[in-house]
Amino acid sequence: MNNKEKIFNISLDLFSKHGYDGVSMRQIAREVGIKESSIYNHYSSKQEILNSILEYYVREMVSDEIPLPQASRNLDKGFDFFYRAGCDAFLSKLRQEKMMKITRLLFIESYHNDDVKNFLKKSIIEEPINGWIVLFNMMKSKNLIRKDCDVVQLSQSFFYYGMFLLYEHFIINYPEDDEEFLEEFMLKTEKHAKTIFDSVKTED
Amino acid sequence: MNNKEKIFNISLDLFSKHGYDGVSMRQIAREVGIKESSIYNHYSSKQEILNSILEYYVREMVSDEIPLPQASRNLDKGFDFFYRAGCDAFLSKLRQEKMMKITRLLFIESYHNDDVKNFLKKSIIEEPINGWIVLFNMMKSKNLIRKDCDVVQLSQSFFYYGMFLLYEHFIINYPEDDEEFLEEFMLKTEKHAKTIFDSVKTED
DNA sequence: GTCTATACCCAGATAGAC
DNA sequence: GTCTATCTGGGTATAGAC
Repeated sequence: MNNKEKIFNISLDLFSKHGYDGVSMRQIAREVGIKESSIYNHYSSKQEILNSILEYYVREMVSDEIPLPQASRNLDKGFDFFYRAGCDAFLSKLRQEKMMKITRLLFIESYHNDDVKNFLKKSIIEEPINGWIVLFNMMKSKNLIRKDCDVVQLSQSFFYYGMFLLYEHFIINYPEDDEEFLEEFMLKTEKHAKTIFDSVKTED
Repeated sequence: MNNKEKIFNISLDLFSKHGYDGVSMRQIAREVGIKESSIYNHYSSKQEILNSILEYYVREMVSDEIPLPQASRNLDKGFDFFYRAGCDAFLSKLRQEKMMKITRLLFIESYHNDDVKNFLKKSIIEEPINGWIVLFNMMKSKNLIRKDCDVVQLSQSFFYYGMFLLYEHFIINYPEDDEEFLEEFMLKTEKHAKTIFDSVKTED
């Protein structure tokens, strides 16, 4: 691992622990084992280190989406199968150590960094919500859920629960075991999804 | 308004906008219209200003709970009435400008201030969740919901949705109109509550 | 209770030798 | 690419005059 990578990894580690403002260039330099001034050969500023971290997250997240036709086929195999497949795809991204650290960083920095805030808003909230709206509409057309139910509210009701579990883990319960959380996350959101699904499913 | 109150209010205003670390004693002094050193006649440190803000929040929040017998009577008048009464009690506390500002501050500071974190965990999450568990059990004994449903999961499924709405408003969508949000909050959580309720209610 | 003055520390960043 | 040395500016807090 060269020094640029070291700076990246150590910065990420410290930022995710203490927040961006809570970490100094001196601290980063000390842990990397070089002088502060040497950092500036690799990154032009502290902000640029953060930017490169966010870019990394975006790059990793765009991959691995489940395509819609696949989702449709999964749905035909039953709700349980469908849900687990979707959840697995999501968790496989999140499960990587760097991604967990960056996710915490997103929650920490979103209140005063507009780039982070907008990223969280669009890519972590709005886009998935829209994805779920599509999926609930699909369930409607397959006659799995009632025609009169509100898919937008349903998507939010489902999705926001999971979002707060993430916030709770990454902020309120930090630092607790990540792996254990991910197990629990899967179980809890599945139960929650069933609760939501039960309230609108058609009689069979 | 004396200078001590001015320091309190201006600190709260700035902290809730920029976070604790994002505000300096110089800034506070400037806005109050005195010198930094004069602040120390009223508060022994910056941290003590924050503490006094948190104490204020706790003092305001302990009042105004709906007592259990009242909740039980409300429930007999139908789910809608019951839910609105509870929601009104909660929103009447939150509606005050200072309380809104402190709520944002709680979300901002919880990641690196253990006092804030523990307060959020116990008083804002655990205690309300336990309250809802009691209420769902009450619904069970009144035969409004099925005997076999999981009241703990139900309470979480209901409550965490609202919590994320708060996070979304105070952090992600900040600064947007508070009054408008509170209206929307009431409508959305009511719809959500009905979704949850519908999935477990007894046939009538 | 407020002021001026200042102590002291730590931040991000740059210049220039090697 | 890394170093030493340094600049500049900001932070919290205190001493002592009025």
